Amino acid sequence: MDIGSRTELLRSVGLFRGLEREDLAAVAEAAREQPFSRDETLFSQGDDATHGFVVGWGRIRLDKVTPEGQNVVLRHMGPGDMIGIVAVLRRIPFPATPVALEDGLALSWSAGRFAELMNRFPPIALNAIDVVGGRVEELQRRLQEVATQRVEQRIAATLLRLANQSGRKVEDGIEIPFALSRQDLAEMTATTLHTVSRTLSAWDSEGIVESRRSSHLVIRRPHRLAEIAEHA
Amino acid sequence: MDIGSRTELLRSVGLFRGLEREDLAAVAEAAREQPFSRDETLFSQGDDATHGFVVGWGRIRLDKVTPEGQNVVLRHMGPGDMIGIVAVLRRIPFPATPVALEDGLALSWSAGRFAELMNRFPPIALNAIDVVGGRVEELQRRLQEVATQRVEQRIAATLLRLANQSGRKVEDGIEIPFALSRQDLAEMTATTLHTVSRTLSAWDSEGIVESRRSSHLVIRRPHRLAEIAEHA
DNA sequence: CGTTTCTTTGAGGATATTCAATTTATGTGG
DNA sequence: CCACATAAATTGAATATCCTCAAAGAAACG
Repeated sequence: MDIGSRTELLRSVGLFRGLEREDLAAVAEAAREQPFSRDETLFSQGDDATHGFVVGWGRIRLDKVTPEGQNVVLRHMGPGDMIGIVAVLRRIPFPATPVALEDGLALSWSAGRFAELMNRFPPIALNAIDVVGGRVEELQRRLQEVATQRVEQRIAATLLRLANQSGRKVEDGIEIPFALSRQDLAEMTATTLHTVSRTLSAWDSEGIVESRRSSHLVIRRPHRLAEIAEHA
Repeated sequence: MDIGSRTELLRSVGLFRGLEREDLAAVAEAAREQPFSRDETLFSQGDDATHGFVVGWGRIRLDKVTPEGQNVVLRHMGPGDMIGIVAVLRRIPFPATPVALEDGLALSWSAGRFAELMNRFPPIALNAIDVVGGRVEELQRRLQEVATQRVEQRIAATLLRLANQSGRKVEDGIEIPFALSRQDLAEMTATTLHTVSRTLSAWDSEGIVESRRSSHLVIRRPHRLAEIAEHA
């Protein structure tokens, strides 16, 4: 991948918004390419934060495991999202593990390189605050959700969120274009795979979603799902 | 309050770490003082973020209410904590409401003033990332907690956290030095005041805590509480 | 085509909520 | 300072929600 293509990629990355083309090129040049394949991890929770990443292509799931081994999915990420950069700046170990849901490519910068770039291009720091602020809001919303809503509502809200972030319109609804197991959904909604399975089975019967193991999940009646998410 | 005192105050504020004394004085001079009394709100969720704040003295509880009126306590704040600054920088309405738990004083800066200061003193932006990054971590931890632990464990963990943040050693344990109703604790731990009441009653009988309505809560056996939080 | 992984479904049970009533504190106006 | 009104806390009983345990079925994989 040449510098021109990298620069093009970085143009749509929130973290580098407001940088001139030539500045972006400098940032692009300082990057290292890191391809990844499905089920691979970019790094592991607890590792030293030596590098920060930005996703080029491919989807990634961010996992956080408890000392007892229970997993919670913190968020899903795709092209343009930054990964691990806050840990780099705070000089703390990575607090979570990014797992690739499909093959892809990330760009990375060493901690030192990153510091240089931020120093040279002040907008980066402001953009970083914006991005991290967005994550705070997202987490606050999820916390509120887990604290005040029932499982069915949370599953509905989660599916709608995934659809909003990554959904593709298909003939009979909105498709969530990556593998999504019952276990995954359970870890996103703070419940068990059993409850997710029961819920999706019911929704399948009612024609609200279509969810078989082989194919991607399709939301057939988003409006109904929104109703469930809101009132129950 | 004169500029000297304000400057002194700002010396211990994470957001302004690394600034020279004269820079701090400039920041202090640009601030407006905003006293507040118990139960007052600095602003309300949904308000336009015209000003950012830093707590001088006094404790504040940050609330977020759902459209249905259910409240979730996002965090407690005290001297040196910043409030609403991310919303100011992101140009979005305040996402939560800070309620004073006791009389106190905040310093505030207008959005425009803040932008100036960040421009003039680059360390502020980096510090902000650090602070906001810390909040992300805190929220991730709480999300994990709600997702994987039972109510009793969460209440125990919450009390220990409050003790760590604000606790005072007293003769027979650690005191949490502000009013803390069952309802408050319920909103912090994603449960109901009834369950909190039952739990504290039980702990009181076992001599783990001392919790009467008039006086502040005292943790008498922190170690036991830690056991409950960890294993249950 | 056997093995592994994921999913479904049932039955039983634990945890925590809801509903309801009472007790205890706090605050207020006489 | 007391009597009343208000707010907070306690506790019991009934119930809902969701989890755990268990087993079987279906799909993917080599």
